[in-house]
Amino acid sequence: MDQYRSLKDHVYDHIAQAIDSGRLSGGDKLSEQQICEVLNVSRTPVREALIQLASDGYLENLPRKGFHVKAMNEESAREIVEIIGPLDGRAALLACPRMNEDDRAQLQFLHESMQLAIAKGMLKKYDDLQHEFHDCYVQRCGNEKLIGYVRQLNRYFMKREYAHVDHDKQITLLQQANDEHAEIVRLFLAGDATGLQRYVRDVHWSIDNAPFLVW
Amino acid sequence: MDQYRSLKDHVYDHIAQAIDSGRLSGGDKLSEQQICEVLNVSRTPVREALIQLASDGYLENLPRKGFHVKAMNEESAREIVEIIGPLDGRAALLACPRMNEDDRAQLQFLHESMQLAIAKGMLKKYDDLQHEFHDCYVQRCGNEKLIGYVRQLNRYFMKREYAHVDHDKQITLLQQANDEHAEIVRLFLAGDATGLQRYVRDVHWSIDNAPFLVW
DNA sequence: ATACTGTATATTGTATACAATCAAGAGAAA
DNA sequence: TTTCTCTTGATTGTATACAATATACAGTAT
Repeated sequence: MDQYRSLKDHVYDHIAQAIDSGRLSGGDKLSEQQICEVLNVSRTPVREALIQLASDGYLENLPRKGFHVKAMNEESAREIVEIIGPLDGRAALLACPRMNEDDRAQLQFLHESMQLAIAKGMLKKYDDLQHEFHDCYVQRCGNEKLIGYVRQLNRYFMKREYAHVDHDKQITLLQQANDEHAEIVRLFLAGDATGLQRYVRDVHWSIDNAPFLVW
Repeated sequence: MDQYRSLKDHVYDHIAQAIDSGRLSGGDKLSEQQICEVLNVSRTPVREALIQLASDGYLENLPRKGFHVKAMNEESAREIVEIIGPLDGRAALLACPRMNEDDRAQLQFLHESMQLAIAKGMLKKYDDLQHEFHDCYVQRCGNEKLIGYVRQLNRYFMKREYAHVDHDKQITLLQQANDEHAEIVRLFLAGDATGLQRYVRDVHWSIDNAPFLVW
């Protein structure tokens, strides 16, 4: 019944979306005043939103120098890859016994859609589908905190650049990734929760062999 | 060089410490005005600190009803246990090749100190040492984001209650836990990073058999 | 031209003021 | 007594005002 959303929350959503959509990119400085003018609010809710965004990993706050969009670099990419495997694997383990028939059908559909996207060379489309694929089981893991962690870590993969990488090489990598998705689907259908956890954690998100990490 | 700390940061530390030390406990409401009076600052930095504390998992914010200390309950305890194993295990894996002789000696010392604490029935002391033990390798994992996650999750274990649980039973559980610590030390000394990860994740933080979870 | 210095402007951090909502209690009706 | 409504005070959410610091730039010296 309480549909109330504060101005702070509106500002938060506005900035978060601007970052997720790529309209703001790493290193960009956020002008408090400019946000005030665009959204027609005072600095108080704007600053409160910025502080929360910084705490949530969207921004970094240099004292007396303002807020900047957190930049993706070699190191933070490594940190994320080192963490996401265990978490995504655990999410799969927990989700496995909680999936219903529709969920499994959705997984299969997304896998085949990704195959189609690869065949057509639609890289961006593939990425979107991949996120849906992972979200599909993460959302079913029954652990809100885990969902939040995985979501936060995955944000970084939504802003990948393709331009500087050879197209054919990309296709090969995506095909390999989608072959792994096939195995993940198989394990979900078989209901093999522990095998699933191990595969997602140690193979799909392998630290050593991380085809996803092409920046 | 830039030692500047804003009032917001001071307020943050003050409240965080009050919660960590147990002076504030789950469900307690925080009065903005009272904090202002105690710390002699205006509401602006206080509110900014509260928002950040909420974003960091210390507090929850009911719209128009203020900030409350997040209460530990059955569900959030389960959520934490489901997450901490994979993360602590990964931290151990990453830390293993980065440990030096002093670190390993420190681990052994802490393990033996815990054994002493058990023998003397010093439960609180044991808990403190246990945190030092885990911190000892987590701090060496070389992944700031992971360190932050594990630290946040571990906070919840610092506020355990012992009163309502049989003392002998407690001792038995702690002895079992410390036997596991012995194995962890052994694996660190052997430099078996992958075995370490598996043991910490699947045995020490086992979901099914979680002796730590006595609230 | 380059480096330095001082001043003007812009931005951040904090305090205060105002508006909207909530909580508690007094008094009236059942 | 219980329940309802109304009012009053307290609390939260937002706007504005002020203070401290940082940035940009003009002018000067080297």
